[in-house]
Amino acid sequence: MRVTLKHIADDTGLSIATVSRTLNRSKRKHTPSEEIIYASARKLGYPFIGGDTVDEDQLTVALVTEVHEGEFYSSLFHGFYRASKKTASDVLFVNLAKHSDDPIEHIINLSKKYSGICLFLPNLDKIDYSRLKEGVGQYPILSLTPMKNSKIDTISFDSYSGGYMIAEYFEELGYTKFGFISGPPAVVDAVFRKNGFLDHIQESNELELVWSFAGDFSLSSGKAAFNDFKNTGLKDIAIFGCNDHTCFGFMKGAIENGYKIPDDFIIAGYDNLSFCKTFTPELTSIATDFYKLGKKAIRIIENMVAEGSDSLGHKTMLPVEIKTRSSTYMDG
Amino acid sequence: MRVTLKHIADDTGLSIATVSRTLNRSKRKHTPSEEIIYASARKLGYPFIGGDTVDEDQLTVALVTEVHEGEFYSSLFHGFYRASKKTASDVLFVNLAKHSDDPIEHIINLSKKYSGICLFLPNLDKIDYSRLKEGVGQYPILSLTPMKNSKIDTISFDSYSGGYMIAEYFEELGYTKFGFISGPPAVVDAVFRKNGFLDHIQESNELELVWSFAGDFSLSSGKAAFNDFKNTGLKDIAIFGCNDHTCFGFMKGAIENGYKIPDDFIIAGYDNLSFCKTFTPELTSIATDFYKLGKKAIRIIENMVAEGSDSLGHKTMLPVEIKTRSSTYMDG
DNA sequence: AATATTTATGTAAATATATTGCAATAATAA
DNA sequence: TTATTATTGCAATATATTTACATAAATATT
Repeated sequence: MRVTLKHIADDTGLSIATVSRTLNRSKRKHTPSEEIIYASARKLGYPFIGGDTVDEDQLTVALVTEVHEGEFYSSLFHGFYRASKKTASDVLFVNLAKHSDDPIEHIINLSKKYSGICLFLPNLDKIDYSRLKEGVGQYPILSLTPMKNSKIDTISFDSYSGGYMIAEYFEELGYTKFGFISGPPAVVDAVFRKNGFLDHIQESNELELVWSFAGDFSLSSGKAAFNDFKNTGLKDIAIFGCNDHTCFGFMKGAIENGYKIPDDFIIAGYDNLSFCKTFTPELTSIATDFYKLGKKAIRIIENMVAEGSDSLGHKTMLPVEIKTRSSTYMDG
Repeated sequence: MRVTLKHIADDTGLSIATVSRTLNRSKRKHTPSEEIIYASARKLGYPFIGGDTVDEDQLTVALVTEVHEGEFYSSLFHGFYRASKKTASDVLFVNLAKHSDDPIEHIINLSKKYSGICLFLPNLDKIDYSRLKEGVGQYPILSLTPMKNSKIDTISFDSYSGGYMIAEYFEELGYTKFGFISGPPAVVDAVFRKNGFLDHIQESNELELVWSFAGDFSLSSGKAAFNDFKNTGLKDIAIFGCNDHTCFGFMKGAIENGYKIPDDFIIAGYDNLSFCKTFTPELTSIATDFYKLGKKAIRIIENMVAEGSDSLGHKTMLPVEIKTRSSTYMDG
């Protein structure tokens, strides 16, 4: 049931007239009654009028995520934040916390409030996306996580090419024996990185995957990977770790065991975390540009709004870049 | 002026009755008219009724920040996110982006919507806080950045004790000659860390500050600090870098120059970034618990709401913890 | 193809909600 | 104490929303 002045009046014990006058005053007075009225209005969820004046042409895009730890989320938020400054649209960060009993329902409600929605929710499955699409109808919505056969448009980094690029780069450096540390198989992105890397190896007769290890994106799995690697006695191979953290763990283990990088092996990661430049040796990695992602995502939403067009499962892949550093250089 | 059904009717060319019926239907149909009406309602900012049903006892706390890059922000968000799961309150992350022409005005408007506000805006000055206090009146608002003589309550980490702790720890290890790399003087927190460290040195006759360098929290300023340090020819001293990044830069420079840590000097940082455990040697650092910060902040807001009490400049300091690692161990 | 049924919509009446003039009362100042 | 100002409730008015009813269009049925 909609909240009216009567509800607030009943709740506060004041008359409807007083509540009306209080809420409509342009300048607040902070009298006890006023404070009580405002508190009650907030509590009951009265739809405020004054609030922020809505600019007709100003779109508001909600970036919906579940916050976790790690540099990734600040990069994502910061990218969208910067992008919002360069576009006509405003970006709002929505956290899918408490409403987790039915996140889809919650997102559908959000669609009533915002001009468009960008989703970063890797845990949603195909059924969720279908329900969502069903629920929001013709509405500008975009997923930032790649999905096979998704009903809604997706925009993401070209992780496959990232993995492929690494293999090409290793080949250019003259390596033929490759090693690989995978990420969690449930993470679609990790699988793409892997496929890109392995596909390039298979395309060439000279190249060979001589070692691989099932990691989970963590520092410790990188260490575990090294212990496994050490036992093989392999040297002079080119290793691709599915993300930077894993590579750090691997390199840490290697250095503690007296290995020299890039002399004994070369290694490249994925994510281009700021620590890539901090670690010794500095880690070659695949860089993703979250500012570009944000800008592109916002532009797509803006176009959808302008054209009244629907999202229909289009996939946009943003190019990634390789940042070569001393973990793969044969410097003197 | 408040947005009514008439505005939407005029905008869409449909009748008020149709608009009313459409917006009140519990289940959406996604007919063309419906889509048009919803789009118009969003555009014009019609105060929705159905939306999310507000739970009377459920508070919504807004964490207001300006998003920047770096692990810090994800830690902050994640801490509050986890805390919200353990409390009755819901947390919402609000970004102070576009409205930067008058952020105070914007925050005042937010106070109409949310039960309480936590601010992390280190750039606000005393005048801003006064205006804010003036604007929101008796309202649960909390700053997460320490402020001298603030009109509103603050909750922050006990940075002074953090710096002090480091000095004590260095003393326990038997060091008497200390070095220090400062952070940006404008950052209040950095100054507290410094004061804590220096105060402990001054309290004792045996301890002496033999070297210091003006840094700016960045990796490169850490490297610059090392170059300065190298020229002094000092060895066997205990260095406190005002944040972890600076220490990483310093250590990186040192390792490249053939220094051994902790043999030639010991070093400790501040922030306990995840990379502290990744770097070799692992960096001793001061750990701050953002989950605790979030929980405490939410609890304070909840109490303010329950008691209808005002924030009056109370300061809450959360204890910090020292995490000792191999950058300060004299291991064999 | 003709007819019935459902659905979408507008008009206008009914209802609900919000605002405001006026008077009473409370708080404050002279 | 008295004058002035501010706050509040009542009731009248204005505005906004919903709904009964009628009509027309779309769809289904015969």
